[in-house]
Amino acid sequence: MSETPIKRPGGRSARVRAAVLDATLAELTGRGYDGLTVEAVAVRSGVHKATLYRRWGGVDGLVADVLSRSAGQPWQVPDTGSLRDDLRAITHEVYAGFTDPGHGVTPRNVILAALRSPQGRQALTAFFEARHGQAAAVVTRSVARGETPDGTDGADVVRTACAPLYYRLFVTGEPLDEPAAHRAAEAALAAARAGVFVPRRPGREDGSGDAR
Amino acid sequence: MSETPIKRPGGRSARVRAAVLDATLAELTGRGYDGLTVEAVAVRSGVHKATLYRRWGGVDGLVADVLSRSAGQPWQVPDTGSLRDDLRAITHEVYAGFTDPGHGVTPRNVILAALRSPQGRQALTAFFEARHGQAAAVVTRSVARGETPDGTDGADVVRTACAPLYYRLFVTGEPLDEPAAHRAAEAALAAARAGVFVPRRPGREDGSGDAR
DNA sequence: ATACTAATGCGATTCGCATCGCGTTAGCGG
DNA sequence: CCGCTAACGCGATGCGAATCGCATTAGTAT
Repeated sequence: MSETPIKRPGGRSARVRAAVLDATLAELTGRGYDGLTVEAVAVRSGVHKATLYRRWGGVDGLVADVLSRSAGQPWQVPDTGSLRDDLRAITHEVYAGFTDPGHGVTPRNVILAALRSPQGRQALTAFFEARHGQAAAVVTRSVARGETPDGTDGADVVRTACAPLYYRLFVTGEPLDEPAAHRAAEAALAAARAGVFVPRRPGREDGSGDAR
Repeated sequence: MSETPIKRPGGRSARVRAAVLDATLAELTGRGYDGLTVEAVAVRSGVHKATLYRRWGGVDGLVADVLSRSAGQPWQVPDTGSLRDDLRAITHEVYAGFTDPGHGVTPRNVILAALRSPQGRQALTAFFEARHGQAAAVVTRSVARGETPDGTDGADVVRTACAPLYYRLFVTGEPLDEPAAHRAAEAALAAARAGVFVPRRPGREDGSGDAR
């Protein structure tokens, strides 16, 4: 979609792309998301400026393509045997990915850069759609085990678990720590058990009754 | 903080600020968050370009100050008598604020513009801190009514209710509709009832037990 | 009222990113 | 092995944002 159809994928174009995207990531790591410049990427990658503008259109396209490449690489969905631990593993992974010094500030800067343009946000949408789709499996398995109400929307459970983390990280700017990540997983779990994510079911749709 | 200390608030500076911030909002409404330009704001507001650079430093400062002004204006926290309806009112208000044609795309563009710079995000943090602090009152009242476990962290309940909306709107780019907003409120409610937001309490911290 | 000075108005200049036309290289088909 | 052309390299140019020094206006104090 954001990918220009390459008619000669034979070696060079692929090499150029890899070099450029790696350089983009490196720049994003070093100078941050607002210091990202086409010229800097050109210098670092050894690819000429004009080529970058031709193939990617500008900084936005570079960031979007970085995300596309990330979305392509598959991802290991946790499978611990219980929904609670699966959700905790997911939120912990998100937490670690954005706070561990190992990864550095790179993932954060990639997202921040993507948020700056419609093109980047479109790539973000695709990225999260892929992730949510895969992660929903933890709910599917939980339903199969009888842990969770039938018909629970798996993607929605995952969304609810992850949303507070991204909300803190990218919207409110509040600090994100491990307890907060755990609480988010617990909240999604409690809501899933209560049947909040079962569509159409009148269920506990109403009533001020005690759910505890 | 982002506010240059004005030593002569007597009329003119205030008028200039109002005109500039209004013009910024108008530009944000019209050309969108990435078309926002200091020059355009200068022309529209009738204030000279150099003044804008001097007092606000650039586009980032303008957006930040718009948010500061918004954060200043107080806000009516719902008080329906039940936590469920209060939370629903809050999420519905967020939903409506970003999707109603009445408000237009302005609020969305303000947030998007603020996300683009550290300065803007700092203003966002302050904005949400104020909002969350006020909104936490709905939980305080609910605890007083005995509806919700003692010691529940009100701000965290509100965060959990709002997070999925902002997550969809600004991170994943998924569509936001009324059912989704209601589900977010229900999820936060279920989690609050389950005692997820009570710190320190061992409570239901463990166990695969039934919470329904 | 009248100095005083903070705040703004004004235009020129600088600076850096984006874009263009043309020459060169390298992957592809025969 | 040899043409063919897509893809890239290269430098020049255009364009708009950001910044500067100085002139002018308008609050403020006395």
